[in-house]
Amino acid sequence: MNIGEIARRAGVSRSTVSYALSGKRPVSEETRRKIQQVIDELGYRPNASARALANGRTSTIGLVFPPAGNHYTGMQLDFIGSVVEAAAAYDYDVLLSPSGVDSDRSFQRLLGERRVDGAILMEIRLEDDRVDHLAALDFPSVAIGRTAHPEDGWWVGLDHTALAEACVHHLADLGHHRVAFVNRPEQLLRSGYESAHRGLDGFTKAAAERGLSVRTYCCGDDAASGQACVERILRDDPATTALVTLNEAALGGLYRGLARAGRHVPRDFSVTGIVAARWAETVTPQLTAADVPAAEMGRRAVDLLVERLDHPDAPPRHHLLTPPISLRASTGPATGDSASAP
Amino acid sequence: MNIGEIARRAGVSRSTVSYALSGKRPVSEETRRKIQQVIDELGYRPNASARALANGRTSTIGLVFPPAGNHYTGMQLDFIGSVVEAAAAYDYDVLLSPSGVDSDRSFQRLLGERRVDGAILMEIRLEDDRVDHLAALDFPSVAIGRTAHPEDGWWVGLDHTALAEACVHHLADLGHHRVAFVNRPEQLLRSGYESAHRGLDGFTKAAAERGLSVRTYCCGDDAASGQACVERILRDDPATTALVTLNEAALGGLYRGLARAGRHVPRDFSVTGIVAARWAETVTPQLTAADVPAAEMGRRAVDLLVERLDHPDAPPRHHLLTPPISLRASTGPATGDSASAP
DNA sequence: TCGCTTCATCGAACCGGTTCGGCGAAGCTA
DNA sequence: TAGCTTCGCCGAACCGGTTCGATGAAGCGA
Repeated sequence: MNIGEIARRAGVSRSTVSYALSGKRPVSEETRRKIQQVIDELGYRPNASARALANGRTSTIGLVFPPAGNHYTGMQLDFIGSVVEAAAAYDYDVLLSPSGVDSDRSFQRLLGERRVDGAILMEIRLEDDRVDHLAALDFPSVAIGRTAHPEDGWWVGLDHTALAEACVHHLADLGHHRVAFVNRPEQLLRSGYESAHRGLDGFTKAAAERGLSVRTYCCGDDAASGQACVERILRDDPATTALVTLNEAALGGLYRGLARAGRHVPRDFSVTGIVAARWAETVTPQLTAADVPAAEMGRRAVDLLVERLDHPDAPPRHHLLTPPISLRASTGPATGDSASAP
Repeated sequence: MNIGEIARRAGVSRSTVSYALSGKRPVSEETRRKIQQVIDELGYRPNASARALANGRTSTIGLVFPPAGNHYTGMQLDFIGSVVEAAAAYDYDVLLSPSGVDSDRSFQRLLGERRVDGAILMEIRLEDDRVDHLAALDFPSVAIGRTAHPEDGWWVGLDHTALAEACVHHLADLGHHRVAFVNRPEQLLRSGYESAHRGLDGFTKAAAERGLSVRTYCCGDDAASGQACVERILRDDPATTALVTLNEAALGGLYRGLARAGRHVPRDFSVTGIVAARWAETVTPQLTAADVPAAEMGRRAVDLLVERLDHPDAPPRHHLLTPPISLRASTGPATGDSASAP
């Protein structure tokens, strides 16, 4: 069931079979038909390892995502799904690598052992040793997210700063003065996660511009943490009338906390943030939010990576996305009494 | 940067380097140290394709999951994450394959081109050509889910029948008489998805035993469909007081539909079903449900697959899980007036 | 001191493809 | 008909590992 066997049965040499399959040299119509017939009979498919060894390409791309220690969020699933699908369209397989840092085993397997032709990195940090490492090696890769120095890189990112600003302006326009920000877990913020940092920056900056009174919080990636976080927010400043979040997984808990505290959304309290549409639509009232276009980002990352693989000398490219805020039902005007509370 | 280069610099032959690395033949302590030193200096790692070609094992397992056409649910993410993690512990990589049927391209790549040593299948159907195909080929694989004829297979499954029965009994014990069942989309049911079928069977059987009046529905995997489904349920039989679902993605929509209809959960209406804990805790009130132990199932699937790979002649094994129902806050006694309504 | 075992290492073949240079037959021109 | 090109195919080398049989040196007993 290897190429030699096909050659024998078709009465030709191995190289002829190879050329008939790849089309890299002309083969007579008759020979080609004979070979194809044998192949169809035996259901032959060329061995991927042998092919990879011979031509140096594995037709596989690595998808580096964080280990499960940090809970997965729905967004990550959408990334994975769209990457796999887009890659399949280009005839690439996707190898999953649970990796936090460039020195860990999984990362070394991908690169050192040449299991993949290129890589897509998720969960980027502002200072990311994986990105730096790959850049130093000139290894074809694309980041989903951008570091603090994205100039010469290949990446597709979301403008979390602008989106958070847009959320703040939206709330300020509605008359809210006391607003809280619910971020991802503190551990992620401390380790420099891009979205957590840029989102926080945008929030802080816009809030200052609009003269809002704000508090910022970190919150675990689960419903219980979200509920606890709202309790803290209302204890710290009961006059708070709105919050902005980019913590998808805590969203349900945030809503629950508000309900428990007797705050009706959006009458007494407005909620908005940066959340994939699928999840924004799951809660009631549906969340007014900047929709994270996860599927599009995954697709674009693959497009960029394939371009880079096909043209090793192409100049770096990137996409910075700024989706609009989808007005749903979770924000409303600040009520007079809350807005004027101490 | 290949084994020959290492051998040259260490002043030994290629085979000696290979044996020093694999330990399959003794190598003197001194030579081993010298080789190791050269390897460390150069950061050498053996090429995975070459190794796979030589010894016939890729150290990769395939994870076959359905294409994104069907929306992904949170459960699938948990499967993927736990499979990747468990595989890493055994030094296996995971190759993702979006595949619906055994004849499609992606599936052929995995098997025909020998990209993987074994495979884990998700989203099993009662009559599943992929499972049959792999069994016929005696290809090492483990299914997450079980077909209609699971006798001689390797699989880890959830006893959806028993879980759905437990849900019904729970509701019946609380005095509910008119209960709806919210299934996965009709397309999935028609194509024979295991969970949809067995869940429905268990529901129907237990409902008959307890003499309940029931209706069953299919529902799209998203919030809007869930909401629409509840509207239909209440239109078809306004006296309905409870529902059982195994449609995780529709859950938020089901709650919204009930709220819109003025039914308070759990006072006026009870909701329960088969849902991963993480999602059951996201909604308010938190869902009383049989928690799908997705992470454990993924881990066990890998354990079984590795066992099968290590012992090609081992007899088939499987795990059928029946997690208990976690009592949370979404079910309560049927209220008198509803229960006695026409 | 000779023959036998043990130990460490080497060389060659092999895994299953791809690719390059060459070669014979057919076709064309002069 | 000799000489040249074109076409189609073949053989051999190569990719980078693993593995088997062989070999030489050291160690041992008689």
